[in-house]
Amino acid sequence: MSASASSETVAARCQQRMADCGIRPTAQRVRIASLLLSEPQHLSAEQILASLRASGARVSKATVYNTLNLFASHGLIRQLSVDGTRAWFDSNVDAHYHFHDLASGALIDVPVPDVEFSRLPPPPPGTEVDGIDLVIRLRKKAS
Amino acid sequence: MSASASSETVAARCQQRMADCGIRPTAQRVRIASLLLSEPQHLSAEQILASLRASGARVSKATVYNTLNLFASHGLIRQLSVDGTRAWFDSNVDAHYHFHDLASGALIDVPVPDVEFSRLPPPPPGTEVDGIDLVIRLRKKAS
DNA sequence: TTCCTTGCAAAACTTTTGCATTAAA
DNA sequence: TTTAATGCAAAAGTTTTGCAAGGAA
Repeated sequence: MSASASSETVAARCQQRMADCGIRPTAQRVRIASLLLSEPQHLSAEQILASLRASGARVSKATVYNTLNLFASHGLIRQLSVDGTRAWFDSNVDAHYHFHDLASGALIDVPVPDVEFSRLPPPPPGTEVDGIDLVIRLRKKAS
Repeated sequence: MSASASSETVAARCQQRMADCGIRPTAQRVRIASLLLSEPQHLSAEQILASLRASGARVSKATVYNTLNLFASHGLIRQLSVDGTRAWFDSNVDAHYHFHDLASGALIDVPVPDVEFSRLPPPPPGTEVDGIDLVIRLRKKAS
């Protein structure tokens, strides 16, 4: 029940997931994974770097970017392009969609069953659908 | 039927649309608008700058960016965040969606009637839907 | 004249890369 | 020991900004 026991569990799970992907579980990678994969969330590279350093970790910016790209290429995390200013890294790699609150910039997961398509266009000849990115932009209610 | 008559028509339409928005139609703005609004397309700032300079126009990079941001803020064009590496400016401001060909990077418009949602999640309390960004990623067909 | 726009260069920001050092197997 | 990962700094790419010069009303 203690925080350390809980984070040890998180770290252990992360190491297992890395091992399954053939990713060597170095100290920095485990810390980055433990931070990002502990719960469903969306973080930027800069947020991850700041958070790790605030908690006393010795990590470089290059390693954060290298690691996030490595994780994304192995399907451990998902990179999102929502606002164009920076990349967001999503710990939830299961298919899902997003609300994007324009006022706060917050991203909120939308589960697949909450969206249903009754019609979709056929992909152009020679191509097939790789995935669907759906972002529902939100503004403050006027009324 | 000549190219010059046609481009004069495009320029005139662009000036009219700018006037409707209260945007002063300077020479650079008309050229940028004529290039982008002549047909439905998706261009980057760099492509627009290169194209204008190739056709002999004297325009600076700052003016291209300033103008595109101005147009977007007045609803004359739409800014897209598809791949995170750069912004794409869409001459089509009517509601529509996109195919994104991962192999070529091409963006293809998908008309609204080609997509039908039979279920959508209710927006969180205090918010309302501002718009829906839908990108259907395409890969080369395996079979 | 007065205000707005432009161009240029520099700055700001995010992300990538080269290379020497360090850590892991 | 051998290979791969890290840190640092510099570079690269996109976009913004400060400011002097130019143009429109």
